[in-house]
Amino acid sequence: MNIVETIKSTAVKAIDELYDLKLEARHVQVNTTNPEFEGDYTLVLFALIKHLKKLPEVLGNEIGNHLIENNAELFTGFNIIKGFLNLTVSSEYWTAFLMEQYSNKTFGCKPASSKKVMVEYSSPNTNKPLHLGHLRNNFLGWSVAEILKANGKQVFKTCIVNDRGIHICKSMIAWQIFGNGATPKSTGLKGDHLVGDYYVKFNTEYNKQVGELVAGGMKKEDAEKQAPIMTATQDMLVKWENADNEVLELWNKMNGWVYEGFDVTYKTIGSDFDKVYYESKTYLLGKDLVEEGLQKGVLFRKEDGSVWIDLTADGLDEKLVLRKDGTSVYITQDLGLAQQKYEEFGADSSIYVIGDEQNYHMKVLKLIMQKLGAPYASGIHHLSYGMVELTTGKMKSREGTVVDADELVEDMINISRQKTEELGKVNDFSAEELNELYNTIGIGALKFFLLRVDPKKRMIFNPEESIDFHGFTGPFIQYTHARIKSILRKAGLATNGESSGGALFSLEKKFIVQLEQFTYNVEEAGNDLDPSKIAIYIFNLAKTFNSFYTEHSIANAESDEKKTLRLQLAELTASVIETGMGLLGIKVPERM
RNA sequence: GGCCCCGUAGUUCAAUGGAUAGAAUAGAAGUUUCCUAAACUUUAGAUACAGGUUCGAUUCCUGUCGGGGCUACCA
Repeated sequence: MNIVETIKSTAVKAIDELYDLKLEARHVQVNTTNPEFEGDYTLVLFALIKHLKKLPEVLGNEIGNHLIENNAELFTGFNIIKGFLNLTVSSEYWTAFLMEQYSNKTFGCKPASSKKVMVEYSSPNTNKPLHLGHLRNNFLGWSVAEILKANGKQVFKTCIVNDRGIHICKSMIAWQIFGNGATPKSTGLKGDHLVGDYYVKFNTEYNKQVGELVAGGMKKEDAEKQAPIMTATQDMLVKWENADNEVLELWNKMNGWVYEGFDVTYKTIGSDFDKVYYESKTYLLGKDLVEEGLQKGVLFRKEDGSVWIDLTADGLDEKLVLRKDGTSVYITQDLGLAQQKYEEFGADSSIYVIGDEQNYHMKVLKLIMQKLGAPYASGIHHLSYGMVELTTGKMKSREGTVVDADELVEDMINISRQKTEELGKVNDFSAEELNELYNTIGIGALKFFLLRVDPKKRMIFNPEESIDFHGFTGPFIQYTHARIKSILRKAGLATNGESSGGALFSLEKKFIVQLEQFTYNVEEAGNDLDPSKIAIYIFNLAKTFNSFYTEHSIANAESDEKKTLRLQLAELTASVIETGMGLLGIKVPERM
């Protein structure tokens, strides 16, 4: 049991014994004590004051004294300020905690349970390369999966590739017209970039054609429909759906190039999946669910034959689920895919990592599933993250105003190389070791930057200023880890020896208390699906270590007991940093 | 028009309804014969506005102003 739970349960017991009042632990409020006051944890008394009609001072003294009398090994003091009962936890408790956990490499993680969670993330289109927004999605999805594993869940990672549709045909048409048979090999371009270039090319040509038609006197809406390159694209989509050999061949070829490119990117950024779904294989799913919905009276058919769901009672509109010609729309296949995923994996909950622009869509998806009575409906959870914006505004693939993922990653690695060379601390590394280090630092900086912010919030990316290697960054934490490892190499690992010689210094105490809190942070990050909780915690822990390091010597401590204690602190800190950063998908180097 | 989200130091981000609103960066001033200075210490600087709820509001409610998203027989 961790210290907060312990305090809550002893407080519940004390209140029962003193006032014959039965409370549940979750109704007792325990906070960390504000640093300006004496104490470690604080019992907030306001609710009790009201209920028992006692003065804060009286109530606080009664509870405080009772706690100390009955738990002398746990509490060594208390003070009352307003309605706050500040409790000091004994040094013995903290040194015992450290002794027990310092070499526990999985400290903070829970044992595996049978709860299954599915995490769907990444989900790229095969008409363009990945950009900064995809990176946020990929890092979030991967990290959330790891955090859930640390909370004892069984996790399946999936990805649905949008490999068909009008937007895919756009790249194909443009390549047919302008490509002259260009291939990744002939151009030296990465496959996804080559295809993406033709997607941009399509749009410039399309805009040009629309402009010409409008100049010729046509209305804009008509011009947008009649532009030759657009009608050619629509023809191609029809051919694709009719399994035209030539079109399928081109489609396979160009998608193949994209996948080769994606593989490289995914490998570099560390994304992986247990199962990949392709929209070309799932886009016809869901029609049987629509039929089922009609029979159950959840859905209704209009005179023209189209099928709808009425969500006005839920504050939304009527929503189309099947066209009048009987073909699927976007949400139809999502319904079908949800069903298929459940049949294949039987997950207790299913997390969709998708941008907040799809909040409405996901709300509708879940509502329809609930109305259909699907057993997995309540487990559908949209991890809605905010867009990454540039200082110049939104990124638009069509206009080519995106921060390309591959370029950004390469830039980050180059910066870390340059910085590392300037400092010259690892000149004895081999070429392979150096490359690995540059990758670790560069990608670590990028991942940390995108994960340190609450996923729900929009964030702004400024290429000149946003990424730094100082302060609240990945490299700062990696550096702290390398420093600790350096100490442990020189001073030897911690031992089980006597560590409780003398009182704890305030910084030592603060340090242990903070380490103990890793558990809550992993739990909270799992409950909230929020990696930023971990990022912030690990950063603060690293800061504490660096302050400690400046203030107190570890290898040359005042006594053997102190040295043992501090080596234990250092060892546990290093492993908490490694575990915590691992939950973010970030490696930590031994030296840097 | 309808629905949803967001306004916190110059900038980028924190704060289960709790104590004097925290960090980082940029600014100012310092620290290295001593375990890695990618570090540490000190300093200055913010809740858009107006009401309400209560022991207590950045947080909850209402309104105003400002920003964004969704509202396709596209995906």
